[in-house]
Amino acid sequence: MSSNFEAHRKSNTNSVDSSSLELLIGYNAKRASSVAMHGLAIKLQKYGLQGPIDYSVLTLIAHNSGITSMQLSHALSLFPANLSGIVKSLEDRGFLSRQQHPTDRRAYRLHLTEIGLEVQADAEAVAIKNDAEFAKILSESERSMLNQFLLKLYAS
Amino acid sequence: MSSNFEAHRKSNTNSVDSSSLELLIGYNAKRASSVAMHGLAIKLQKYGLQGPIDYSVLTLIAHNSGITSMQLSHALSLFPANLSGIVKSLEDRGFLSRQQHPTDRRAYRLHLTEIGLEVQADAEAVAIKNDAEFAKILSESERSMLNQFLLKLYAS
DNA sequence: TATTGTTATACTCTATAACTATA
DNA sequence: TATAGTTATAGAGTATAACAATA
Repeated sequence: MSSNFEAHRKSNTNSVDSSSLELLIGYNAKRASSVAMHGLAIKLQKYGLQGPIDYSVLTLIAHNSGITSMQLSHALSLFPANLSGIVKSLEDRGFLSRQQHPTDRRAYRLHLTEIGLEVQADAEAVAIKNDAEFAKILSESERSMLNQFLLKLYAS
Repeated sequence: MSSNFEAHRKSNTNSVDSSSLELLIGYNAKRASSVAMHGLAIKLQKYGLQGPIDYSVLTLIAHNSGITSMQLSHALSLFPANLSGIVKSLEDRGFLSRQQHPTDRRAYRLHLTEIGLEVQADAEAVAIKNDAEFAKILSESERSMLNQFLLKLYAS
C-alpha cells in the first residue's frame, strides 16, 4: 500500500539545506499535514469516502445531528459553494439525508442515515488509528502539547 | 486586505461540537497550515510570486546554489512533473537561470539571477514576519517546541 | 436588505503515465 | 536498465460571482 507519494518523500537522502524553510511553523505544519492527510485519504477509500473532507463532514453531522450547511461551512472553514457539492454527493451515496428546517425554509437539517452512521463509526476508528500512527514518534505529552498549540493557531 | 477566506473563517460563532476532529493532530495541522499559507500567499503577490511553492523553490535555490531539480523535488516533496512547470515559470519571469551540469548532461544546476536574489531576500523577510504574526499567540518556547514536534512528524 | 444554498467557473495543487535524452 | 527532466492529463481543493428562494 506504499504510494509514490511516500516513496518519493522518504528517498530524500541528499544534503540540501532546508533550514530557512524549517524555521517557519507554517511550512512545517503544511509538510506534516500533507503526510497525515495523504495517509488518511488512502485508508478512507475502502469506506467509499473520497477524502478527509468527506470524513470531516460525516463526523460533524454524526456529532451534531440536524446541523445546517452554513454551520458546517463555518465549522470546517469551507465555502458554502464548495460544501454544496460535497453534501449532495454524500446524499447521493446514501450517507446522509436532508430534512426541512422547522423554522427556516431556506435551510436543511442534515442527519446521517443508518449506512452513514456505520461508515462514520468505522472511519472514525481508522482516522484515530491513522493519527496515532502518524504521530507515534512523539510522546503522549508531546502530542497533547502539539495539539493544543495547533488549535490555538487557527481557533483564535 | 482582509479576504473572504478570513472573514468566513472568523465568523464561526456557533456552538458546533468539533471535538472529534480536534483530537486529530493531522486535522489541526491542516487547519493551521491553511491559515498560514493563505496569509503568506496574499503577501507574496506583490513580489510577483504566485504562492508559497514559488517562495520555497526560490529559497532553497538561494541557500543551495547549483541545486538540481531532482534535489529540489525530494527536499520539497514535490513530484518532478509538477516542479518542472514551476521552474520554467520562474525562469521565464527572470528569477532563476539553468546551467548545464558539469558531469551529467541530463541535469541542470539552478541559480538565482540578480532579480531573483532581490525578490527572494524581500520575500524571506515577509515570510518570517508572516510566520511570527501567525504564531504570535504562542510564547517563544511554545513556538520552538511546536516547530520541533512538527519537524519530527514529516522528517523522520 | 440580508441570508441559505445552488450553479457555474477558474485557478491551484497533487498525482500518474508516457516520453526523450543521457547515465 | 535506471535516472533527470518534460509533456499531457486528471482529479482534488480553493475561491469568486451571480442567482433563486426565503428571512
